[in-house]
Amino acid sequence: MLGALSVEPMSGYAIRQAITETLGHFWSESFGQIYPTLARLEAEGLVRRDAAGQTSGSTFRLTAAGRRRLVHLLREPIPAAPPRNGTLLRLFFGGLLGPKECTEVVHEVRDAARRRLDQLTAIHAEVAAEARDDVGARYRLMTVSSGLHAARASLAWAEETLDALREMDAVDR
Amino acid sequence: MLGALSVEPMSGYAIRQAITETLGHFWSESFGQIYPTLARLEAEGLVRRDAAGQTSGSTFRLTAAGRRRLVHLLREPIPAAPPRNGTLLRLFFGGLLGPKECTEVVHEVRDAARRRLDQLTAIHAEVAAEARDDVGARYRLMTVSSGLHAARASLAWAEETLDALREMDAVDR
DNA sequence: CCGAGCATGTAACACGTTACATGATTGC
DNA sequence: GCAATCATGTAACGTGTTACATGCTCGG
Repeated sequence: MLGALSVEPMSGYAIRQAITETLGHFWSESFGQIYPTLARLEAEGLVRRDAAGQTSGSTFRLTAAGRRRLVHLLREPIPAAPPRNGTLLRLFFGGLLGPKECTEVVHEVRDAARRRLDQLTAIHAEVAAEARDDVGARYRLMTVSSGLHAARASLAWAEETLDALREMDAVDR
Repeated sequence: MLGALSVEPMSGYAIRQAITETLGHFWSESFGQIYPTLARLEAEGLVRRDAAGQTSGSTFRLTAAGRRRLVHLLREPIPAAPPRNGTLLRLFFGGLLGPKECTEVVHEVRDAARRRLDQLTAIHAEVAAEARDDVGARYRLMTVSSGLHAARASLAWAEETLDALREMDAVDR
């Protein structure tokens, strides 16, 4: 949230939008998280609320202390969440389902990877164009590239695995 | 947990071990989760507890209903956790840190990817050998392969990104 | 006998989501 | 005027982790 506000001042609602739209590939926050946090950040003096005169809603902007805090937070590692990949868990016990049903599972992975690849390829082109003038865009480009690498890996794995499943199915009968 | 018990009957402690050791690359469970769940599964008649005579601890085994339930659970998709990649988040706002500090961050990603690649390569060889006789091992191999693809992608991205950061650092000065 | 590992369990806590409630604004 | 969207907030709920408490067992 501090990061979002470092780009430009905005409402809590807009922060949520910015996060889902721009960071959606690797981060997420819900309203139930955003508003209480915003209140806390205000109390800590890290953001300031411009209570709008007549229009509804308020605009939050980063204070100097907020910016310092953001930089400080970016310096230290963010603890990784424990791994949880439902697809792999299902596949691990695939012997209980058989090749047919596993094929469906991997099929969905492949399709999702393809969609993601298309999306990210488009975004990559956009951000790459921005990156010529805007230094910040070069860093954003790295995160897009990470998604691209991951999507390509996912796609390659899915295709390899579908081949293996086809072979197992052929031997079965 | 039902999956672990489908391989062979074991204690709650051993379930935890099996999960961290064997599924560690894509799944995790803590004791605080395991024991209450085990009690619930017992109440639902999905597992049976062989209260050992003199030795401490008990052995849990899957009942017929438990096996049916496992197959049923494997059939339906496991909801994906919302994405949270701390490294990418930090890099996205990399402009606030500069190329030097970002290099450290990506460096760690690269090293972690290399270690993982080595680990998984060894495991892959092992499981591939088992897969000749054991059909179940073929499914397990797929999950290892997924990890390999992901690790290679992570490594390739890290190296590409380190190059980009080197260039940005060179231009900076 | 003692330390390491096996084994079970609970309580407190943190985190995050979903759903709900409420109202303003804007474009058609 | 009405629907969609902007906007803020809270309460309930579920989930999962950490830390703690407790005791057994086995090898050296």
